[in-house]
Amino acid sequence: MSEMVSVHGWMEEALSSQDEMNESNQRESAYDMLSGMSHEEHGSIDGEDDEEEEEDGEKPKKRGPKKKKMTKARMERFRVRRVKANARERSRMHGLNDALDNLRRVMPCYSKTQKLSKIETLRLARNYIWALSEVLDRGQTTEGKGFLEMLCKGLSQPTSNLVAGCLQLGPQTMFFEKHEEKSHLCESSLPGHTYSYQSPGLPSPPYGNIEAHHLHLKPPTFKSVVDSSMVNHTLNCTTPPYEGALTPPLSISGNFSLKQDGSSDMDKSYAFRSHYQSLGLGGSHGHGPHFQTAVPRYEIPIDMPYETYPHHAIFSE
DNA sequence: TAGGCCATCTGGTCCT
DNA sequence: AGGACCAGATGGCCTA
Repeated sequence: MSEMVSVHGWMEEALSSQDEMNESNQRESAYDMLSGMSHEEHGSIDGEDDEEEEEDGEKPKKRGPKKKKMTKARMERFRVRRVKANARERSRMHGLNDALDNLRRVMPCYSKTQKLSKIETLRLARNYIWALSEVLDRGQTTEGKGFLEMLCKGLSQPTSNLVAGCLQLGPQTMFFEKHEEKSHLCESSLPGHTYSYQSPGLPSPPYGNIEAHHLHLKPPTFKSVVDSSMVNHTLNCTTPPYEGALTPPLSISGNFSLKQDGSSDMDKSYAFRSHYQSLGLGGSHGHGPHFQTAVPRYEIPIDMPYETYPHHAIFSE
């Protein structure tokens, strides 16, 4: 990073000196930019035209708009503009990454040491919304493989294992159809459990397995709002909870709100269910308020290839 | 060493 | 003119 920042003086260096060629790569970009200029522009630079004046009496040899000569002053302005644009772009991307980080923190699993990639974060987020919508609309349980399969739809194998591990479903619910090829099964290592889940989707990036103590389980993330001590006691989560502003994880029709009084139903047997209920979202079995989403429902066959998802139809309408 | 992921630079396009 | 946004290019880092 610092090296890249130091490159911000690329043009200055490119224009003033040509030593320190160990940074030739970044430096090249400056020269590339110069090389991208018109011949006229290069010509004026080589000519050491110090004047702001853009007309020196030469007759244009071609038709069309005449290109301004690249005087030193123009070069300087160009450089300043480019440096500022780079800084803005960096800042913009940092903001984007911050937002992505916030998204990671409200995902069903969160690990500071085993961050989901950008693309996996977005996929999981989409699946998460989808799965929660199913819970609300159809009373589908958050327990069991159905919910997990929705979450893991199209995710890479390691990410699927990460999610499966985070859900802490018992092995009896985690071993899916026996006909699934063992060769495609991958294991995540949580103490006391070995989870295996075959993701139906994409190739597996080299994430590797994860340690349970590296995980920040999603349910504690929200429990921590109410009772963090219980979280540490019951789930032994060592990763500090998300301290930023909590965004209601689901607001499909805009009529959901986070409970303000901190009341909770922490005696529920399943963290996810209590998560919903503590948010006033109702449980998975029809308890609590019933919400009617304004989102049109689209069936997505569980075996539908990820690539063929009706992406625009699912959540964007 | 190849592949995945990422940060950054860059130029183009659109908008104000 | 300048900023926001975008996509392509590039190089670094990491892991299998």
